[in-house]
Amino acid sequence: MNENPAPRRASLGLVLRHAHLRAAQLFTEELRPLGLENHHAGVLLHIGLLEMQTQRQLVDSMGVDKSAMVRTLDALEARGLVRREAHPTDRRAHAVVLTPAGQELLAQVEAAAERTDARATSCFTPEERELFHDLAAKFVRG
Amino acid sequence: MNENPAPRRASLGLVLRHAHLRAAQLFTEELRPLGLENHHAGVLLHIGLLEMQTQRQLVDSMGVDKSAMVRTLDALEARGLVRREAHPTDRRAHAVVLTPAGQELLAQVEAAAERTDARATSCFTPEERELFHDLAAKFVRG
DNA sequence: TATTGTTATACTCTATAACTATA
DNA sequence: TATAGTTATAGAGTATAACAATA
Repeated sequence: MNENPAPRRASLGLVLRHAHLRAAQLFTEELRPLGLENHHAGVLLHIGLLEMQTQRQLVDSMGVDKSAMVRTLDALEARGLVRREAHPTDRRAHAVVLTPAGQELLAQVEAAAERTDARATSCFTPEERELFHDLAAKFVRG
Repeated sequence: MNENPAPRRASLGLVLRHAHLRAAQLFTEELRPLGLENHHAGVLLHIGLLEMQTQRQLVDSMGVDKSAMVRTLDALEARGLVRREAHPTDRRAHAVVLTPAGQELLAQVEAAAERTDARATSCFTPEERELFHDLAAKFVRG
């Protein structure tokens, strides 16, 4: 009375965990020459997505804890990659912006991310690659 | 001379991070009534994928550290959900198997995972859902 | 009264290495 | 000599709450 004789397929959540894990491992390799950790590079990438944003916006868009963001930005600021500036309208808030050195490094991080994506999707046809990226983005938006 | 005036699209790696994050959050909600953490539920799901496996196989298939696996299995064993049995041919290895209580709870975890997948993919058509799952699985295999 | 960012704290996770018992 | 599992330990990350300044 085995009603499920076929090998069970891993749930989508499990598959997505492995997918992210694999991408993160490849990214770590690409990042090694830059002397950056995944987490710091991720924050730089997120800062690069918007011209200017507060720590709060960064915390929301990355889904990390705000106290963790404080420490990460402390580290990036100590390396001269980002600056916390006065927010034009809200004196509580900090505007997080890239320094010239940060912009330069960000360009390298973006190149590393592109190389990572290319390596990670080398099993795909160009059409599959686009489709997967599109569907993943739609999935994230919910 | 702006050669990239369109809003930059997040790299696939970043998107996959968010995709996994979102699925994990929904899974946490579904798991709450079961009194299980994501991590422990994930190990149960992985144990459920194969009839019998060693700790080493579990470590490899999950991509976690072996010392972390020791602690997780200690916790699951203390709750009476799994047992470490003698391996039939290798006396160094432990065969990790589910207890009856573990099998019962696994069934509930699998149901929770299915509900999670359904909620997470509610923005998709059935065709997109299948396609995304298939492409993600192919991506993982590399 | 709520929000932004900071600090403090305890807890968990990770990474590393050493150790044992087997192979 | 290499592998499976365990233990120990230090470092990083996470979650929580409390706090000051500002809205």
